[in-house]
Amino acid sequence: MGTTQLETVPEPKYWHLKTVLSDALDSEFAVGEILPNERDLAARFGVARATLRQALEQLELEGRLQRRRGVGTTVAPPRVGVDVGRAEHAWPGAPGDAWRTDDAEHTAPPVPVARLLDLPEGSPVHVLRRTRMTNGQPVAAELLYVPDASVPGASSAAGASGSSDGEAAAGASDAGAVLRELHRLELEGQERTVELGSARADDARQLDRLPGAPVLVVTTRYVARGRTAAVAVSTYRADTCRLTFADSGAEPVLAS
Amino acid sequence: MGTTQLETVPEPKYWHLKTVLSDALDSEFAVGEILPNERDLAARFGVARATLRQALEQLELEGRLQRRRGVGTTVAPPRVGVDVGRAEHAWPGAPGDAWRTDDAEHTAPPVPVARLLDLPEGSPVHVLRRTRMTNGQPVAAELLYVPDASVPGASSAAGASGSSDGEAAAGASDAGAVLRELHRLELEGQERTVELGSARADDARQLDRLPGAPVLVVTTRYVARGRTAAVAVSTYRADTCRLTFADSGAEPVLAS
DNA sequence: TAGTGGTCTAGACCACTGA
DNA sequence: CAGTGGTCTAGACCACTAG
Repeated sequence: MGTTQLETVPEPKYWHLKTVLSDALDSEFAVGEILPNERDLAARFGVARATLRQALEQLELEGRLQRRRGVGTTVAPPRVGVDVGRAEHAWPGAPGDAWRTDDAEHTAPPVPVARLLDLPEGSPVHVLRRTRMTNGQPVAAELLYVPDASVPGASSAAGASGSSDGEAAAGASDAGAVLRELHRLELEGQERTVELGSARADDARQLDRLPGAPVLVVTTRYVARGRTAAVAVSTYRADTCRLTFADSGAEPVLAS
Repeated sequence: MGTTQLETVPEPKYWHLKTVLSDALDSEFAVGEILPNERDLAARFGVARATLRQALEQLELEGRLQRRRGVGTTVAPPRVGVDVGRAEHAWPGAPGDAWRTDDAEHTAPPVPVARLLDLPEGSPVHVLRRTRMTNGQPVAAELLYVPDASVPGASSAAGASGSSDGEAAAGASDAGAVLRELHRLELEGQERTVELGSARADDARQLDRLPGAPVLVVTTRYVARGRTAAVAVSTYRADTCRLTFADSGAEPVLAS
């Protein structure tokens, strides 16, 4: 008797369904084309809608499908390659970077970030919210944490839950000051991690997705003067993005 | 009237549930501790099991929980940081790398890989299956594709679906020859991408997970003599892994 | 064998989109 | 407004693990 057993277990329906659909997408559908609705598809395959949805969810996770409430399910374009690991030690906000600053405040960062910055919990820092756009679509949301010590020239008055309106404008101008001050430091190195997460409510809004959508969380630690000068937590849409890390000595080919 | 509207929409039950559970995990549970079973938990929160499972799935996706069929749900340890972006241009299989070669064969790669290697579809290449272990647990499965042109000294006879048994042993020895030959080339650069995927059946077995489990797929292109000398497709368990990309000039801090 | 998580069903209602 | 995907229910059975 063979030892491998070669799948005595029955393949789950949703798994088989996913394979069938995946093949159909390759052969019979064009990018952007809309699929039949979930109730019809379920009936066509003779399964409950929940089972069909399990297959669709997997395909969406793999970036093959795009589903929008009230609209329908469409065939997704190939994932776009977004360059992480910016060219040769560049500060965020340096000319030519792909990010747009939305607003800024001066509050206490989450505990893990405070630890990375080597600050006691509760210490306020500059927090810049930024967005990365590609082809007119938002692909990433970022929170950039800059301790006061890294940007002594930037006033820390803005965003202190002021009395009147116009915080957005005040925050934006403050953001410019923070970035300018940051660029005066010499960037010695950076360290990155990538992990899977699910979008918080605010990030989801920013990324035009539902809360809980799968995201790739990139944490960057910027090092200057031997210390951690800033920390960025970037949240990329996992369904549409392929992160690329270019290395010197190789002109990019994988970048979409 | 406030313009922000501040969540008129009712928060979905599973989302609220996830928040409650997440807080409970932080405050009332220790790593490794087992939670009550799903039926009890659902009853305790007054929701259907499917709804509870939606919350648990999210928490598992975020690496907070670990669920095993027939056993139960336990509190997961923090994700382990695994170093990708091996120190300064090292070939796979170089002394000190964290991978173990399982077997090797000589077959045609999938179409996207063939394109990366600039080979016509169907051309056979050396395919090495490797596993990366951390703390005795498999964290990644890899398929390393090496075209014959990169390793002229390695015979391409092994794995040709030979007549008798013992392919594993023959494949393993062949793998050694392929890696040795590869190391004779001067590595000029490498390029990487990271994206979200779901585990294929074989990878899932290798990673001790169920098929479809979320994984981080790292594609590495090795460049030598101005051409793509090899391509590696590495599949990391997304629930347990945090990929770290160390950069020169910064001693690692994020690496767990 | 008892208990766990994994799969599946057939409904229902809701939130959102666009005509 | 009709039609879509998103949420939720209350069951059922199965595959797996461990005592």
